[in-house]
Amino acid sequence: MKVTINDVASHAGVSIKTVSRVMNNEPSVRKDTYDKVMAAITALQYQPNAAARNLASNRSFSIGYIYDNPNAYYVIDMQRGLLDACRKHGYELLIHPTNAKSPDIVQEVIDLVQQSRLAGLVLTPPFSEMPHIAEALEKIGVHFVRIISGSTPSPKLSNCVLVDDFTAAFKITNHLLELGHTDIAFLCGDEEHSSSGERLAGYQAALTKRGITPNPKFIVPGSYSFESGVKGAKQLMNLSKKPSAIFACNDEIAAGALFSARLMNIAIPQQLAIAGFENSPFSRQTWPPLTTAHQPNVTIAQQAAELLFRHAKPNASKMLSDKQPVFIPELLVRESTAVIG
Amino acid sequence: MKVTINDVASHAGVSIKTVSRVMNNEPSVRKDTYDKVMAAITALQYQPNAAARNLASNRSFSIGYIYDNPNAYYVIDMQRGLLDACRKHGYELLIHPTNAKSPDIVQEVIDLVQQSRLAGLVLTPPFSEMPHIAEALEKIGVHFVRIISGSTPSPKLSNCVLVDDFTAAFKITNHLLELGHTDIAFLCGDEEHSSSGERLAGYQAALTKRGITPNPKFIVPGSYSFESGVKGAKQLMNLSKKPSAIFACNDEIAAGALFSARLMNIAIPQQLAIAGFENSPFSRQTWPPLTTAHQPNVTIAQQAAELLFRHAKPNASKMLSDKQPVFIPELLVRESTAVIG
DNA sequence: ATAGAAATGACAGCGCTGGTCATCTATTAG
DNA sequence: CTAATAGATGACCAGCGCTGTCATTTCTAT
Repeated sequence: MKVTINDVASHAGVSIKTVSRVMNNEPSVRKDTYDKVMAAITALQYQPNAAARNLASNRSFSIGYIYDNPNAYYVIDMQRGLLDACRKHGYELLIHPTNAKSPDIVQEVIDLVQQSRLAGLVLTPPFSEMPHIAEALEKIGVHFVRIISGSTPSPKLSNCVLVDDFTAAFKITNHLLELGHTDIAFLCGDEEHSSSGERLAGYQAALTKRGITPNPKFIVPGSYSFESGVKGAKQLMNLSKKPSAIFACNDEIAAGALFSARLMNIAIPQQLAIAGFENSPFSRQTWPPLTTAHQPNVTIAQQAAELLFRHAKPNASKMLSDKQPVFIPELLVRESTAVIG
Repeated sequence: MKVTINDVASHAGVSIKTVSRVMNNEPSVRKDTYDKVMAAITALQYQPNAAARNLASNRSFSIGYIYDNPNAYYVIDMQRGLLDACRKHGYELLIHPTNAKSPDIVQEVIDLVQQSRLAGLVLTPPFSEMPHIAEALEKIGVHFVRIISGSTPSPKLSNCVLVDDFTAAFKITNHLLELGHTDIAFLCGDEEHSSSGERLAGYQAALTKRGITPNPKFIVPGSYSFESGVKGAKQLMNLSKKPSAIFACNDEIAAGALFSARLMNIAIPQQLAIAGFENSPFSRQTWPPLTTAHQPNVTIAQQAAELLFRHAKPNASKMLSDKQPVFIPELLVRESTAVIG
């Protein structure tokens, strides 16, 4: 029924201490001893008692994922990736959706870490971009990895996984330019999310490179929501000089813009091209389907967790392969964008 | 830094065992002793060490949520509700997305329970409807709660939270009938999900009650996916006798049907009414927004977890209020359905 | 005053790790 | 081929922070 480390030890013909050494990847275990122990572990289907390990070693085998993101698809993908990595390394994942704007969010995060005695934490926007969160976590000495918008690895960002929104936004804008559009508008996401700023910068850079000065009236502030897209598109299409294309900061905004266009009887893509960002499932389910940029969120999450484990594991290979992953979302052309008509 | 039960004991002037009694809601603690201990706990901000508790008591303070559902919104809502209840009761939630069709799914579930030493499990469709899963869980003596489709509580379903899909589907169909539709088609979800069957039954019952014999050609098998809706609607609109309304088994299918109608230049709701089910966020983001039925998933999940804790907690009030919750999704009328034109 | 119940405490031990040595086994230099 | 050295392993113990068991104390009702 219940297999303990003692059973493994006697089955393998070694001491319980040696089994412990194997379990914890300690050095000074000969190859064949290691194999013997592993065989016994497999044969008996030994599963170490996490509670006992935690208690004795005063470390823990669970990491936390803190998020506040209205995008369910994004969250689910992140969870998937984190879980994959956790299973591989024998860790557990504790999810913690919460409100980033809560006044005592820092305390809440600290409580979570201490209450659950987490080995580490993974942060996505907006948490990954809140300096006081990072400071607090550093102060209590907890490992954490941030997934943030950025293109250039640097030592300061050693615990970050970068997503190059700038370059991806540049590519999308370029795609619109190549279709012949010159009056391209941009619907921003939340200002707090640096991804919005990065995407805007990529958009502006692409225009500038083409010798087009970005028109301030074409840049509409907003948030990462359907409603924001509805409002933004309406505002744009009421301008005396209307854009011929809209680049929305994410698919949800783009879907809102599409909705708005429908209300105003504007044909997509004939009268107006619309592009999104993220490749969330419903970008395929709008009519017409959205041109967008695909972010490999599951893989991003996996890498983030791997990075965390590298930092957090005592006996693992610390130094090597500590290169920072940078992901560039890929352009995905669908029917919502077309040659200017 | 680290407050242990010893600190609380000496601060309160009682033995460590008494503190333990208070922590575990054991009887035989006098009121004033209890208060003293509670005061000490608060003063010192004591947080019990879960690992030590697990180890000593051989029980655990985490429950698992096993799911295989492509609907991210549903999953996120369920997680929310479960987490709410977990926080309230001091439990942790381990999520476990997996593939319900995997051949050794039963073993996988058992492994999960034993590996993580779970106190209990929450199952949603399709897992909640797989008899061999329930059997296996009963055999290893683990508590679990199922969220299933149904309308009548019964002792056999004592560990279930019921969602009355039948009645909700009846209401939606009735809504279409009241708008004057008589040729109403039904797009099914996956056969494995009993919700699909229940909704179909509700649809048929409503028709029958109105004296309409359900037309077999109007009942299209399918699955809970956008693509299925696309295909189903296409098939229906190619019939010589077309329906004037489509009731899709969920919003995603309905969105697919909408998409299909758009492709065929069919105006919604003027030429064809479409209704969905679930009230997922994108049912508001289609054009036109979908008439649907709202399922209070967060609350459902909370209730499920509460039910689980009632069963799993040793010293809690076991018998009382063991009534089974039944939820009836509410009709939500939006622009995708209208009087027959 | 005394039985009986209720409240409390003393103590062992959950399964594992970390530390300290002592012992044993390979490898290498001489 | 042996001695010296480093590496591998085991024996042993304490203890992580808590709970279960059972003995003891304190209360309550007669």
